[in-house]
Amino acid sequence: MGKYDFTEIEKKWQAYWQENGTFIQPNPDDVDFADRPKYYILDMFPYPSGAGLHVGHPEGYTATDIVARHKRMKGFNVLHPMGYDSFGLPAEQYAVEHGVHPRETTAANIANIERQIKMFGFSYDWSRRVATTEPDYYRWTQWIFLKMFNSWYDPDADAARPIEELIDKLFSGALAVDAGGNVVPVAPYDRIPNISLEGVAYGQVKFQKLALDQQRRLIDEYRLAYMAEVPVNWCPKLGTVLSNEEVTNEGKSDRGDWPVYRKNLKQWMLRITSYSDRLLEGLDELDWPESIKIMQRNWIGRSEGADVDFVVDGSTGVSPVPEQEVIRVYTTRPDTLFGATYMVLAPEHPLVEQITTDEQRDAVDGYVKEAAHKSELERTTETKQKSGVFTGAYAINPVNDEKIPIWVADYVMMGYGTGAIMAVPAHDERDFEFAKAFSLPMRAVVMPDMTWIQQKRPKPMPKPEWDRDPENWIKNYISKPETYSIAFTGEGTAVNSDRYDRLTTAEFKKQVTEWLEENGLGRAAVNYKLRDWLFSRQRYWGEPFPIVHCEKCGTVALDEDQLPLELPEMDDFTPSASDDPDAPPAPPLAKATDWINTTCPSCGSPAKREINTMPQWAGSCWYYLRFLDPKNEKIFCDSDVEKYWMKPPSEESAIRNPQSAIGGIDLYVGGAEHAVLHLLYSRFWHKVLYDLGYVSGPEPFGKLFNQGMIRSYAYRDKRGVCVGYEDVDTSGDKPVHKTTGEVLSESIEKMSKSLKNVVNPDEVIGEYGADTFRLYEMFMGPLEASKPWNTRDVPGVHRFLHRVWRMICGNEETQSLLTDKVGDEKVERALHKLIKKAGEDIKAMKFNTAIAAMMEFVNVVFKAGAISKTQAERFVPVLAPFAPHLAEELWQRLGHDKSLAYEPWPEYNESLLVEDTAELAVQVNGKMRGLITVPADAAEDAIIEAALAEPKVAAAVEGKTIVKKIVVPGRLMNLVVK
RNA sequence: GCCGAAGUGGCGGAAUUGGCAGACGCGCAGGAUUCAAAAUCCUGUGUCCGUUCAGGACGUGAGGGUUCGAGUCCCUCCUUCGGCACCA
Repeated sequence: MGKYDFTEIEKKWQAYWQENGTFIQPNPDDVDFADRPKYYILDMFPYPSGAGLHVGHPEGYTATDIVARHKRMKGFNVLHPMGYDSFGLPAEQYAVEHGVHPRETTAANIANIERQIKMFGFSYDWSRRVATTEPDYYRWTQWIFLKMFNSWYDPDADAARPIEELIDKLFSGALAVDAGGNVVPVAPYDRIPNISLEGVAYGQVKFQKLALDQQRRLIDEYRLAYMAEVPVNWCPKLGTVLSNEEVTNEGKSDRGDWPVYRKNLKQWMLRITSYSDRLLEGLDELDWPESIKIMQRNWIGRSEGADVDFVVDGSTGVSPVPEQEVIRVYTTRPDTLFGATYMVLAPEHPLVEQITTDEQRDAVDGYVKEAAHKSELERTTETKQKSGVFTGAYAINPVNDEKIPIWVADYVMMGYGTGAIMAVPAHDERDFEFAKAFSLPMRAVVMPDMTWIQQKRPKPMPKPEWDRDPENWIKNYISKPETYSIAFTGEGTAVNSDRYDRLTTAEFKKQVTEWLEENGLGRAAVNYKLRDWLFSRQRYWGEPFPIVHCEKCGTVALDEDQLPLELPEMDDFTPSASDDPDAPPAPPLAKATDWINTTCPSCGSPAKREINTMPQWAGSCWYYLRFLDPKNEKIFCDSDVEKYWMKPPSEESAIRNPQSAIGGIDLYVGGAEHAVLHLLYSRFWHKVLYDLGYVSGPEPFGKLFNQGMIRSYAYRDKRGVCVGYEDVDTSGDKPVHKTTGEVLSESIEKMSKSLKNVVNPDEVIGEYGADTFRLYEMFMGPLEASKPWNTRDVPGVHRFLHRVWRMICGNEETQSLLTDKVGDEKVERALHKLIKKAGEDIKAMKFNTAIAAMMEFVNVVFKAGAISKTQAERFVPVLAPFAPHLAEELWQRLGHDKSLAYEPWPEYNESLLVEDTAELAVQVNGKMRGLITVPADAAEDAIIEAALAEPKVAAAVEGKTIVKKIVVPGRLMNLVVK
């Protein structure tokens, strides 16, 4: 019958699937669509890098392929697509260095990576393939951007609405504009103190009274996509802004090691912060790993507290420009207001300039300038030593009218809260350190519990004889918290707080917040760590913004019918480099003069195109929607098609199928490296589309699964130099260098070129075949766990596939075990057990134990020496999701002329799984003393009798009284004796 | 520092609700087949004590606890990995 020729078999069936379109899944509006339950299963699509696939990619892809194939056999319409996230810096960098257009590099990389993916025989519907760099695709990325540009976040509706609604409301007078100097409508989420002090009722201006360009600017500030001057990591030498991830700890660029500066630049922003609460609350409904949810919650970083206004001393507090007179701070601990002994402004705070006294001006200016040249990372890395400068100005603490000094220090960030804090050194670690460094006073206002005092109190106390009486500990803490080595940051009862003394922290917070509100000095406030999304890059290889800047009309959107706005043809992709940190940014697109100069879609006068491009995340924010309807030229995705694949189930069907109550993608698999950014950005875009009525559910990914990282062994010699596998001999006790014989150190590390521990899937497939590769990666361990690749283990699963082959087909030396006779009963029983176990394990994504179960079954067959045809015909479909090529071949050799991809998953009979006898472990005082075999339905007395008949059990019980008998049916029994 | 995950043979890893620790595979040892090797097949394989057959003790990162019974639950600690990091 021939041997298991995996190379031939895999080639044959991959060609078959392709020719027959086996895995093409029709949409509801297609003629050959069959109405069945749906299952949308998605992989995080890859970036087509020049290095191709590494072994981590096929891990997730194999897992989803197993589930997809299983679901097809269970009668689902399965949507299982694949595509490419192909915009990005490496292709552009390559273009700069080699003069090859990024489009060509990308096309070549896609071709290579697709060849690799296809080697594995995944059951993707390739007719739905997309790449984010195709104009047909990014046309719709631009289209969604325009939707954001043309929307605002309506706090009343708590949803994104068309910008026309805001304009209507302004013109109708439902909303107005305050006279703070800025164009700010009456909206709850501003930080400008428009009700800050009594007697300052700023008159509101009717929108119509504003000048035309003021009206326009006001509207622009409320769009979901807006331009703002924000601090960025600016690298003049690279000519681009960098994300924090692209900046090293030394404040240099990751690429090229050039200096990076903090700089305010006008950039595109997306108003993701408006969705903070919804992004947070939505998490509760999702079937995601709890750890990922926690990471997103931390990233959003919601905290509750109060905004409190401090008046700058010497100012009246009444002014037409109030923010110059009042410092608003955010605190989560308004209960510590009486402990505020100084204030701190961030160096970038607009008030610094205003309040600094002449004596302090030089020092403050110098400090602010220095801080500007530090990167965010630098500032946060230097945690050891606090720095700061006194402004010379004072503020009045609203609760006790105390005059406290105002400092500038870079431990306060402009980006969080209000960029200003009240410092309570006794109860905040950072303030404590700062106060110690600059000898600022402290006041204890929260009384810690006695355990804390006992453990942390200074030893010896200022007067050693005090230490005898704990009363003195308390007195000492209340009067001298600075004698402690750390701050007490927990909750407790109030002291030194006037009328609030003895209140608990929680009660104090409540009461003081109410008091602040009544007196117009502050109010309850919520804060988030989440920032609006910096959405522009100074690069070529990204989606161009469909935006034109017109001198008359300002920022103007292209009409939808002008999309896609394609990238201009260029030869030189180098951004203008400079050594001068103040040189203005000049992105590559600045050189495409023909392309830049255009006419304004609104007024027709000459205008210029936006020359920034979108960041790499843009295309991946919505690709799962394009897969639904990839060829649609009218809309990004037909609404009926979207409903079929994504709509949350009705309540009734949610009960039947609780796994996807929230709707969206039924299973999304990928690495945990996207735990926050990609998954948060996508959820944000999806919610915008949901608000605007383009998608039917609030969340894109109903169920998420994170695969663990595959790492591998790395070898280093004594000097710490990495040694590649071809030079390592691992056959002995310790790994040694093949040529020098030197003993090498072994560690498990992330695969990387520099560690010389990268495993190439092409080689493994060449030697053992795709089915073996798939099986090995699934057999390594739990999908979610990180685990080391060990090529030495691969032959194990390969051997198993050979055994399966011999079992059904035999080979030159051995007969097949296939028989015409009625199947062996033990084999039959084992088969039913396998069908049950494999089905359950696939559902639970426990593929390693499913494979172990198949191995056990095959071992049973070999022991029995025979398998009937009907048994083989039920085993092969179980194998099929895991090793589809081999399974198809065996299926054909069993006499079938069609692919088994849509054969029903075999049934099992529960009654066959129940044994009539049970083997029970017998314990005496919890120690194993023997095994007995009893009828499955044996009574307790009979079991105990049988147990006592066991010599070893009898010996252990000998001469003692049985005080307790425990029988766990089908498992064990325990005799407690004395 | 904070948050999260995880520590089980020589290795990767199994182990419903607490119920026979080490399934399955690798490696290793012995044997069969072979002129020989590869491949394949069979047997054994947690550690220690015990002369064989027995048999016994110990054993899931460390220490304590709950329980008839703990890899699994609780407390304290250690180590590794992942994320965040002056977030007021």
